[in-house]
Amino acid sequence: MSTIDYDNYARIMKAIAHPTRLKILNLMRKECPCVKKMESVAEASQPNISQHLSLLRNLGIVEAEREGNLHCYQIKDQNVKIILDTLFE
Amino acid sequence: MSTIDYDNYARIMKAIAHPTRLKILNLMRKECPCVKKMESVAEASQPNISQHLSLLRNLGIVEAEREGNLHCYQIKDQNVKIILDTLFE
DNA sequence: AAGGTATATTCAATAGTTCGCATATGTGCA
DNA sequence: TGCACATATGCGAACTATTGAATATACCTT
Repeated sequence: MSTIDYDNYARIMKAIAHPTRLKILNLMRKECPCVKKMESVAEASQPNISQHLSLLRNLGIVEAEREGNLHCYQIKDQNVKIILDTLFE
Repeated sequence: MSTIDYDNYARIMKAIAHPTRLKILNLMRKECPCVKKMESVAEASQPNISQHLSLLRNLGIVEAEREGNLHCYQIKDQNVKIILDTLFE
């Protein structure tokens, strides 16, 4: 039926296709982590984590929710959630 | 249990994450196309298709089978097949 | 052997990604 | 207000990916 938007799929897949981003996304499957938490789990620097989050936010893959001084991140894109479940279940 | 090999997952996902490669991989889900066929479906040049196939072959994602003068490609990596099914079903 | 068809490889130019470092912004609390 | 903590942004250098053009290889047929 509908023609597939390969460019868009590729953009999403590319956003997922990075070890650090996979780590923090997998973490978001189980909880709603703040940036500090991701830093320690993914063993990357704060600016680096923030850069990856910025990329994911700009594509609408994740979204942040404030809890006081913390930014708690969660997966927003349901297709991404399904792909990650397939990958990590 | 097992620690997840994020680097390896990222490598696989990155290989998939390209519009032309997604197109030819989706084609391979349905048939066992030769390079000519991929050229016309993906609207890319022969060398370009071959380059993408080389990348996918080197990662063990696809494999070719000769049929006379043609190289018929199919998806070899079952995890990739599942991810593509999830993506395109 | 020669020519044709199918596919692969190499190289170089360009474009895009990643990351460290420095710095900026925003919020809560004394 | 001022400090501390949490997070974001900007920039540049190093690295990686993508592609076109040219060329190479391999098989089939005559």
